[in-house]
Amino acid sequence: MHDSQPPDLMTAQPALKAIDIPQLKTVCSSCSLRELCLPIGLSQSEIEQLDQLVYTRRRIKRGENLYRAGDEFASLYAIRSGFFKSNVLLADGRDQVTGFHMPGEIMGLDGISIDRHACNATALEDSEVCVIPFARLEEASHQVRSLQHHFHKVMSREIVRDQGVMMLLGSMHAEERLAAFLLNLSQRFVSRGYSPAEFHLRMTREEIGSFLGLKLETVSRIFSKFQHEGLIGVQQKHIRIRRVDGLRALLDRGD
Amino acid sequence: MHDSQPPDLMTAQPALKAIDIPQLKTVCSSCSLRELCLPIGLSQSEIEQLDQLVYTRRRIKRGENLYRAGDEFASLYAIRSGFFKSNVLLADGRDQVTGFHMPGEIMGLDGISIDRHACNATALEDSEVCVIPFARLEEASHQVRSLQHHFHKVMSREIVRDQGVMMLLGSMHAEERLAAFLLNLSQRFVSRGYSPAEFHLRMTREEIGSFLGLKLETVSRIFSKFQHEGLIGVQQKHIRIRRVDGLRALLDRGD
DNA sequence: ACATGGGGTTGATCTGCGTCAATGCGGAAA
DNA sequence: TTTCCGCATTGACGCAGATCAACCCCATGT
Repeated sequence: MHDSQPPDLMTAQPALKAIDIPQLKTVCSSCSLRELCLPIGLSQSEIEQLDQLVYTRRRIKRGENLYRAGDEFASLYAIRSGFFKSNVLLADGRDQVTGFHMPGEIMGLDGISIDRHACNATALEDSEVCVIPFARLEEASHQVRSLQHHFHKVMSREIVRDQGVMMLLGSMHAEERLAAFLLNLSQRFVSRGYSPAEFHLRMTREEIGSFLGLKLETVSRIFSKFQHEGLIGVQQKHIRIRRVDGLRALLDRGD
Repeated sequence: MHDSQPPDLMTAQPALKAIDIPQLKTVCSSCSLRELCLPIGLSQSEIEQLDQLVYTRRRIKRGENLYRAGDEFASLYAIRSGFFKSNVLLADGRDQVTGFHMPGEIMGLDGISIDRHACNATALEDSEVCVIPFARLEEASHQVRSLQHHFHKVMSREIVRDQGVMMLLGSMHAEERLAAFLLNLSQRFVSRGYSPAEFHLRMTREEIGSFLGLKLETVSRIFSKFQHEGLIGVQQKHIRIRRVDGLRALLDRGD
């Protein structure tokens, strides 16, 4: 009915707490995502400072919300596994998707502004996040200059990313938007060690459309068109990119 | 005729430079914009810390760039007077406007990400900015916790603002976009002490259109339509909002 | 195996906005 | 003042993408 908090693994099982094997702890220093996530660019000892503050994880089931618009803001979240969308409920009841997020990415930055989240974060598949209490992060970045600097970069990167989406929505045609979307996904999968050419979409056509400012029928039609042209292979949510250059060519020739 | 900036008392008169009366220096603590700008929410003594680092101003003539995409990033800029647009040059030569900026707002946050600016900042009228060397800002916010926290809020606010634009571009029709645009401008003018109902647009129809993902003819037509409906008065760049509620009503009823 | 339902595809038609083109206006310079 | 030029307005027409509608596919539960 409501999104009940799954019991926290670290703190809910006192039986485990004596064992404390390093690899099993939620620590950044041993996390395979450390090159993508908050720790990027930090030294080993600095990452160990992060370990101090990222002490909780949270599991979110597919369809449930990590947070909702209006919720009090207390923490940032680093995605450890799974897939999320950011979305807001519009006046007319539709929900507008404002972003998709994958492992290693930080969610919740919008909440800092007024201490309340500005959008929902909904899991598109069963997911797990690292909870980063924001007050502690500020404390830590007060101690560690490079962490402060890096955190600024993370926020700035988010601003640049959003401006990229604004450009996409403001100046591109449907086909270009979808090409840009696929290339962007591909690139993000690559830097996570997955295939650049083959992946599963975690979101529906409607969610893609909402994000790109298109209707689901248009998204579907363009997928089919790309397929006929040999640019991609589509089978439901499974995508195979056949000609990256073909997709990129769509972007270069303005309109 | 046009909104001429009152000549700046502080820096324009070299005869004064030896005197160095505190009130005449470029200091945040005596700046009329301090309630809108970086100093917001800081105590008097904390603001005085800011005075240390904001020691330069820069004048930008109408049409000139404060910075360009690709320029090395070194400083943030607080607008002291004037009006700017952010814009990027697209592959096809058009330039896409990604934002408009007025006094008290901070520009350049996009540059932190990769130490280069991601867009141009072009003055739409003769303008003046306070230069905030970023390294010094980080240094200062390392010292002053509340400054650090506030700076995070400034960045987060920018993220929220961008997401608002994404929603506008992703889900609104032309009339709704323009209504939202006018209401947004009006609100920002109000908080700067100007009339909410009457203002001069500093940008052309084409720039508005670029920002809103519309063509200039569409912008023009909708201005005319709004005028016929009695919602606003338009005379070239002069706008008078006659029925705020009428404009707001356009937004509430989804589509 | 079968039924069910949510997502996806595809076609026909409609329309909001883009495009192209002509005209008007007002501020800057001579 | 007159000329000029960039910007704005307005109209006629076309098209990309929305809308409406039918059908299909596949995953899920019984």
